[in-house]
Amino acid sequence: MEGQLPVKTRQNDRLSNEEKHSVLAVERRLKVLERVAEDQAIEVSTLARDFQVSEMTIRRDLRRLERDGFVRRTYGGATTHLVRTFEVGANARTLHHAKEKRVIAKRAAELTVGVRAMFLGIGTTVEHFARLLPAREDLMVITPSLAVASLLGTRNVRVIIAGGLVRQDELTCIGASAVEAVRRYNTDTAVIGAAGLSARRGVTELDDRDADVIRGGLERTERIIVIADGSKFGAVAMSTVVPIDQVSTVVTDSSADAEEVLRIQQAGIEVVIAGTEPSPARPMENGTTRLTDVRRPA
Amino acid sequence: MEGQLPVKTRQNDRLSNEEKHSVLAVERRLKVLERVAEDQAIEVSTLARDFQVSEMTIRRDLRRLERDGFVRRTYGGATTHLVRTFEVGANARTLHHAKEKRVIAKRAAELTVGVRAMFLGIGTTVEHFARLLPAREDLMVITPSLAVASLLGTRNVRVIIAGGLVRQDELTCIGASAVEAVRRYNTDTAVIGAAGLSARRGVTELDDRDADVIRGGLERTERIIVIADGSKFGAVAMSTVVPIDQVSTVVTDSSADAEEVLRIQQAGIEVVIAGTEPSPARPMENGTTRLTDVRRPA
DNA sequence: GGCAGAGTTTGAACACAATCGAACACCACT
DNA sequence: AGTGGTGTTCGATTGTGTTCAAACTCTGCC
Repeated sequence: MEGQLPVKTRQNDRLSNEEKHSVLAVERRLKVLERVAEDQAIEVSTLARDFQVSEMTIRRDLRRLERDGFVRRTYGGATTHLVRTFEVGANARTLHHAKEKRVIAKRAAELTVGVRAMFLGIGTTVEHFARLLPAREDLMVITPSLAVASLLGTRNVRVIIAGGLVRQDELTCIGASAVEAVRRYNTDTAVIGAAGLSARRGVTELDDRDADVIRGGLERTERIIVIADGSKFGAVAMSTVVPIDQVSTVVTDSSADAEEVLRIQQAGIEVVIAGTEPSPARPMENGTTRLTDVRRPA
Repeated sequence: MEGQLPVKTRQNDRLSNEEKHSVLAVERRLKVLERVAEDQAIEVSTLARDFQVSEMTIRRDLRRLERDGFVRRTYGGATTHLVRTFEVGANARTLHHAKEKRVIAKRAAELTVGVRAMFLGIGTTVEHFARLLPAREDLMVITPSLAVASLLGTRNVRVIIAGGLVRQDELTCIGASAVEAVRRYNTDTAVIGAAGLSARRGVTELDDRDADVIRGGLERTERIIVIADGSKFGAVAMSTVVPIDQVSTVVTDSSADAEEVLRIQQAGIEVVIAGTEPSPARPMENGTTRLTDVRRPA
């Protein structure tokens, strides 16, 4: 589906530019999102004309973007609550593995109903989580991520942003004052992403300054939920945020490496494979998360 | 970019060039609400004429808005108890006077070349300024605005965001910790916007919590530059940020009320009228036009 | 003050246009 | 054969304009 990487096919680039838009579907969706974010509201007919595709195609694009939480569909067009300032780069990354991340985020959201005070980490997976978080007046969120804060700030959620130096590419708060800020709050649950997740090295991040802040946010929380797609399993990044045994629950998808999952479970950590559990609506064959389900068909 | 909406009027645009309206029903309803909020009371016939739709459509719009509790219906029109600031969101306002704001922001950017440490306020005008600010490694910016921080954070600028509670509509940091954070830094120049700007009441903001933070940011700065389009001149919002005599320079456009400009100048404040041409509509007082001549690096 | 009539506003009902999603067929590429 | 993307057709849904009778406001008159 939309899981593909930004494809590198170059054959259409020569006619790029403002005039002719790329024929690549992924790129068009990105540009559609860009347009919606720019204008805040735009018509299907306009997009169809500008991108030289049928309106049905635009509708399908918008449907996907809406499903992933990027835009809101309106009759005849679409709007978005996204802050305009988040540039395409961030969006492109967010669309990466969007399907898996959305599934994971949704499952994690189910695990946090009723939580009143929450720490949210950084990264696109957490952003997906923030998008799916139902707006609740009585929910309080503390985060070092500008993206997460923006996403939740436009909804009916009380958001506290850490403050401090803003890291350039990721737009996260780092530095001593950020660490100090996140340590001030007591939270029921922390939901964090991870660059790497392994039984040996625990939750790891690429940037040690980010790791410092996240570690601070975990200091006074009761429960740590790690959300990470399967590609993170077994990976180890430079900075350890927390060892695995401090984690309460890991939510991932079925692409996670089964052996690593097993090791984590043997450490006493609950591992939830999103997508395998039947949704309450349709009764599939019962059965809890089973390790055998994890294995990918060879 | 944000200069204009994609207008798609079926019939030819005989519409006012001032306000272009989207065809999207949702957008129109939003703008209707905005209009009602602006002028506390408005007639159905006026709205129908301005939006180029039948009165029946306006009635249906108002009926919906009333059902949702936004407006009260009156015979022949509608009223609202909503205060004007609240809110219709930054979304609708961003495009407002975009052209003027860009011109102002550009001129203000010229005034800040060489500045090393800067405090940036909130609002769409400041966001425009941030967009035009040339990326410099040695520039440090502190701001309570998530939008400004996002804009600059993706560029090569060191950004510090205030931190604290995030205000819902504007995405600005407010509260004690935000005030405390911005007060920690010494800056060469502060560039702030204003909801109102007058010789009598100085720089005023709509939200007192925002005003508190901005005031904190101005505490340790050497120079205060206020950027505000002409519509803000003579206006007074609820909370005073600083009295006029603490302001160093005001940058505005030619639509600013000449008398108010004169009064501000008489208080000893430099007023810069962005845009190369002096106001053709009315010959101003002799002393005022000279100030438009600000040295530009040639 | 009360009242009648003129002019305006309103909402229901109907007709028309735009938009929507589902289903199917076609194409390109594996 | 399979997969994903796209365009087209078509019935259903939604939005809009018009008509018209009822309701309302205003004003002049008693």
